[in-house]
Amino acid sequence: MYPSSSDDDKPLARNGNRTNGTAHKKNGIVLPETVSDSVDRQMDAEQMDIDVEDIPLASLVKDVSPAQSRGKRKARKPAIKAQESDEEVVPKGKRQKVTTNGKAKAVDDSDEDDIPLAKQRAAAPKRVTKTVVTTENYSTDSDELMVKKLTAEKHEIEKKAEETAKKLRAEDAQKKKNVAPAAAAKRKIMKKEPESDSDLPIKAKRVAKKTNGVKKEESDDEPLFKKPAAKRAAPKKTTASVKGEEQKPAAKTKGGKTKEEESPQEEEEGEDDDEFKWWEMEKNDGSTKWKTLEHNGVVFPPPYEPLPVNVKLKYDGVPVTLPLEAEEVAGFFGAMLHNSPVNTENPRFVANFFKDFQDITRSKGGAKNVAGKKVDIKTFEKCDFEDIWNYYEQKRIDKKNMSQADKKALKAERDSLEEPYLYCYLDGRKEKVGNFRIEPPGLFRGRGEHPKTGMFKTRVQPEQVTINIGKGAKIPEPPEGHKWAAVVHDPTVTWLATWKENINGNIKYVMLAATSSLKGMSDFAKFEKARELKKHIDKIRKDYEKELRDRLMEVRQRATAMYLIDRFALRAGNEKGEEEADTVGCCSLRFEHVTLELPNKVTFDFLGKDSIRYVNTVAVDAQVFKNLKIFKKEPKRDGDKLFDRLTTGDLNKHLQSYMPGLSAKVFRTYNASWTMQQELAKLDNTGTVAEKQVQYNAANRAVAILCNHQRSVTKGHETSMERTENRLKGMKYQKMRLKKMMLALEPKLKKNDPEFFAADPDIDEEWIKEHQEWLVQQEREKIEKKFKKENEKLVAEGEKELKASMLKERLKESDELSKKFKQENKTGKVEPGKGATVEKLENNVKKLEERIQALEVQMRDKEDNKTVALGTSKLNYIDPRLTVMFCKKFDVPLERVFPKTLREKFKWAIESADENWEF
DNA sequence: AATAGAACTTAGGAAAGGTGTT
DNA sequence: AACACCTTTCCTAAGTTCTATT
Repeated sequence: MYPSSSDDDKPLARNGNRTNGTAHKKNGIVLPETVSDSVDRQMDAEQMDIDVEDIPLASLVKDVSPAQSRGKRKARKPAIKAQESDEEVVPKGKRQKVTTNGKAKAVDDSDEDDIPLAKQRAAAPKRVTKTVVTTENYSTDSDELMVKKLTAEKHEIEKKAEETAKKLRAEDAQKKKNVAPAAAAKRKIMKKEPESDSDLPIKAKRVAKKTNGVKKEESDDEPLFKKPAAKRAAPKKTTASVKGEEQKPAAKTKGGKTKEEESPQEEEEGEDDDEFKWWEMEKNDGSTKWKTLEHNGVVFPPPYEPLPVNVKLKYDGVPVTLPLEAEEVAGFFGAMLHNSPVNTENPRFVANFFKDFQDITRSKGGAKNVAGKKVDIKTFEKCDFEDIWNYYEQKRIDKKNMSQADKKALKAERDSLEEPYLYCYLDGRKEKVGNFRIEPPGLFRGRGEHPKTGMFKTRVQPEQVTINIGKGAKIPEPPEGHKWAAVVHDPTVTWLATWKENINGNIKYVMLAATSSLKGMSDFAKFEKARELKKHIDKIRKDYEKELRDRLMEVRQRATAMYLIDRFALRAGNEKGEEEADTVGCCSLRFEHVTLELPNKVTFDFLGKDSIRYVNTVAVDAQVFKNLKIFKKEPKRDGDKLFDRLTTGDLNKHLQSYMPGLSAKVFRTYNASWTMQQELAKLDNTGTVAEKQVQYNAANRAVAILCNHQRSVTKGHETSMERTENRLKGMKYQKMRLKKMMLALEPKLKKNDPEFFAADPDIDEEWIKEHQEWLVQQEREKIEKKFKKENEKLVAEGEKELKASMLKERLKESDELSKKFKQENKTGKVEPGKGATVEKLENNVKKLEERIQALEVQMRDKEDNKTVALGTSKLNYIDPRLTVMFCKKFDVPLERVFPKTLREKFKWAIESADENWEF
């Protein structure tokens, strides 16, 4: 935007983009170009050679302590150091900031930062992986319960249903075929693609691009498509295609026609008719993503619905009327008031919201009281959103309480409205569109300490939306009275529509769904690339081991970063701007994020993507330890970059030299899938399906931990845990009673095996008493309920109710129980039931024992899993063919581990991997 | 060479949906 | 039939990477 040399603090970028004077170099202290021998030796001296063997990939040593007492995370970006004295140094606390409207103002950011930071520290420890050295795997999983519940019987039913459905579909398809053989024909054509237009896309691109990002619809200079495409009749379907599936626009039949050869034998049956098995075809070179593209555009959110006149914001106790635009913004805040404390209680969120709210209120005419007099809204503290909150909360409740039928009707209405947008036709194939809904306005929910969190995310107008569509295809109608920003025909990209969001200026896209062939292909390519890395990894590792000792600082830093990325699955770590949350990855690690402890322990503690904290203590290679020490040496301090001579670009460029397409993120995919394979390889085909599923999840968890995929503890976790704990104790209590019964029958048993009859330390007397009372109470309730039911029945049959005295009589039974317990407590003996034998009792004890153990494992598992998110790795990192392999090899139904959407997304994997597949 | 832009993948939380229980 | 609890899907923010521009 501006010359990189003299961009000190003054340039006030015309575009209103970030203008911070520090935008150029933020490395802070930069280490010398080479590592001198003396430095090397010095480090060696301080650190007598320790030889640490390779540590396992998914390092087992994990965080020891949160290390949160450490220095201020704040110092960040001391960027402008006194050293560069020729530069007009901006006083630290008073730097230029520019608001989105381009108005610059001095901001005292030391103040601004300090307050929230204190808070942050208090809030941060949320979800820290607390781990100790751990090598074991857990043998069970929280899913167990769920699993058990899915009885085999039910499964049968499910399966049958699915089969029938499939058959029906197939039949349906068959019919369709007969009616419209064109579809089938066209499908075949896809097989091979015109060779000769490989040069086309590039040209197309050039034409299409230019004019910074928004490509204008080319008039008729240079047709993008050489041939027929342009001529196709505009598809009629758009409005007509209410029952979507069937009608294929006539257009696409022509799409690739020209070739009439068919290979009839590849007609697949049994499968869904329209299956496009791209994974069985030759690879496309990827330079162009489609030849023809038809779709119906996007769905805009409904217009704002004003609040009822009696629902108002109160300012200083007085209800005020706001301009509609401002009311909407107030409504966003009010609606989340008690719902989303992470936001509404975050000072930064509040401040940003309030600023935008004030601005819009003022610019739209200001707030007025009932008398119509202007009210100046000055402070947030005087704003009372309760009424607004109540209004929206009530709405939510009402919605929830709607009758089943009404809910259904509502959904049907919505569905039919959206139906035209669900699918598009790409190269004539029907493909699912992903996010066709334009993002609604709201308050920006930036995560962590995002500087802009809480700002007003404005409504997107059609005038901001650019449509990408095949040339000749019918252009979707913009909403009445509006027009599109532009309509382009760019076959080199996959998006159907795009717009720019107002908060960060980020570009948003409407793209195809994960189940689409486009996404599937690139997903497939991603995993293939990771597998390709296998062939190079040895060399790469050998090289960086060597380069860890390189004299050139850049090389040494690069090697060290590669080590970290390879071993600990760190992200690349691009530079981030002043206006984004302060999070880091490998290359952007700073001084304060890494602490060293002799002989070779390294503790990472930083906020990564999504401001998720990464805490991990690991043992590293001696040379790595030494290097980190060098990178942290002397003038460096908090806020300085560790890898001051390395950028993600440098790193990726280097990686490219090993293998085309290799970049830092590939290591994450590679390591995740590799780890999964290793974990699965440990399993043998024993146990029930449920047990195997649990093992699978344990393997999955190992990967999730490697990747630091966390989740917040769910609301109910604590109570649910306590409840289970209680249940467990109850079982232990019953076990104890059983044992006492045994003794009652055969007192001398105790001598033979005193341990067996020893008291259980987990349940103390007090608890037992409480529990007994609870049991008695349960008994009472049961009796009462039964009584009530009987009465109801009697009344219904026109007979007389039972007397209350009858109930009393029955309740005596519970009194008996109470008495019995008391007796037991006193004597320490438990009367066995009739017919009990020592053997039977012992057997019961054993059974209970098993149940107890299962529950305990399950609990431990749940506890350990409470902060680990398995889904992310399953969805993005673990090659799905590993899962398919696992299921086939161990006879685990795939549905057990892949929910429907994953089965759809990974169809390519499901159909291409067998029980012997290897990553 | 640096930086901005563009396009796409990855991510956690919220909402929705399903299921067993009462 | 309402609930509580858990899983799945939706939403959109937040990364990475590659390309275009200055």
